[in-house]
Amino acid sequence: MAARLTRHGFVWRGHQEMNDIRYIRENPAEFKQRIETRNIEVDVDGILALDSQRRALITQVEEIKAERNAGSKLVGKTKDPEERQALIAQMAGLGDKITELDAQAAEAEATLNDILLGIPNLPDPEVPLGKDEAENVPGPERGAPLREFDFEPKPHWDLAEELELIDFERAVKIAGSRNYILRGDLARLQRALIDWMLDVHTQRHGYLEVQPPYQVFGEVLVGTSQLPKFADTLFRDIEEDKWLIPTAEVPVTNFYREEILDGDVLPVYHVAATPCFRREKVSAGRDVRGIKRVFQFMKVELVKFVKPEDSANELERLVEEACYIAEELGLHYRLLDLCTGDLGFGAAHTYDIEIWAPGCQEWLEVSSCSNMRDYQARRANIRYRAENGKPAYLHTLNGSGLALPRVMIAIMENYQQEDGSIEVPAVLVPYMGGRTVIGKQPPIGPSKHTV
RNA sequence: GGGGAGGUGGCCGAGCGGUUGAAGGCGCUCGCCUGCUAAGCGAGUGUAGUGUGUUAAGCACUACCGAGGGUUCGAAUCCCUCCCUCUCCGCCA
Repeated sequence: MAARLTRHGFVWRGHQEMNDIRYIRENPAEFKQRIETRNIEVDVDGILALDSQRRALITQVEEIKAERNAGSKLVGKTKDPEERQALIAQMAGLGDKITELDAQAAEAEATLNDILLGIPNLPDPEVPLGKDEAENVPGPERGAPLREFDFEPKPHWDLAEELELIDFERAVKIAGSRNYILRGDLARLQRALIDWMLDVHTQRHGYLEVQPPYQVFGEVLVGTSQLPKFADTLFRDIEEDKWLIPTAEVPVTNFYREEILDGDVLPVYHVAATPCFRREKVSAGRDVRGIKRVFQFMKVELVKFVKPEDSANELERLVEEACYIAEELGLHYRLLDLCTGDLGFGAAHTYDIEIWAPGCQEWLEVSSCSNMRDYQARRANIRYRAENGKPAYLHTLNGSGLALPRVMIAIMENYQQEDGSIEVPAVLVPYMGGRTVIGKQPPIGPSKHTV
């Protein structure tokens, strides 16, 4: 790939790799400039100093090891007992020195590693520059036209309460705030949505459906970069190193960690519907009403493993695959090209999909589609056999397709009718057993057994 | 959770303190040969790090035989801890 000048004013060499110490070592100024478009400070000089210290230690200890190996080998060949003893004595002192230098090298390595793990991915050159979400770049509005209401559209929490579709009180009673119980036809609507989305992505978009574990080792979260930095947003086991997944991206992306895949299996597409567990500590107090921001929700997630040269195109396709869902549901939505300052930690380029919700009067983020380039692949050590026969990091991408609660919010608010009921979007009718309207649910449950 | 067996290269499978990065076989790659997709012959065939080299090829060294510690001049080989797989028992959806 040819080098080119980017809008950021530095040369882009194709797939240079993030958190690759070699890249930092060889292009320190460029690295600093690129990473700081995220509106963060990185101590590049400190990193370089640590790196050269580490390498000096390695060189030093390896020389001694070579000496010892040669000497020990000689011991085995030496027949004369006296000569033998002399050699052993000669080698005996080296062990301590090696142990000491090894420890120092390991220490330097670990320190460097911690620093590198704490540095986010480099934004792609085409990502708009900006300091925070206010500078994200919205694309044209798409999908169904904005609906004109001849009555005042209600927010979903009012609709849900009136139709008894969500029981917030009892959910809070058993699980605390930011929990909810879906009831009756709304629970079924979620199930229908999941079914339909999975069908679309497997049948129309060529994904393989998977069901991953919902609890994983810490190192898995390091791989996708939720750890070490965002531990406080995750639920975890108090005795073991097991964490509940905040998104299916975590287990699914890590499927092939520590592996070298055959080049010809790529691209690999996986889709998974899973619950997502998030502590949402950072946003305490925000979005407290309704089911927009909750501790647990279902999400259909798309994950791709691709060759580096394909990831930019694959991101565009991924976005369209996610948009297709909003499109078919007849919703009004827009794309947001996230600016450098608002990019997620591991992402090089991200498009958000936002659906308009007329009840709460806001754009709801229902999907975040990201190209992680080789950032996660590097952290999780996911490689493929490149054309030249050598192992190379592949690129990973992920995006929601889509997140369930917010899609349900959008459906409830957009499909509400003046009598208070909710119309079922046409594509979901077959998945709802032919039902076209959602009305009031029984307050406790059906009063009679119907068998 | 308790008892027994075991975890070696892409796969199978030796090795059980020294010249083994690892026999042998299979697979794969390249070459030769054979008048056809079979057989045979020869060579090659892990990953990472450090140094050197033009951020190349190559070369040298270091590390890796489930993971992490230990013993030793020297460990795939001995010791300890943990993990995983198989299996018998218990428990359970």
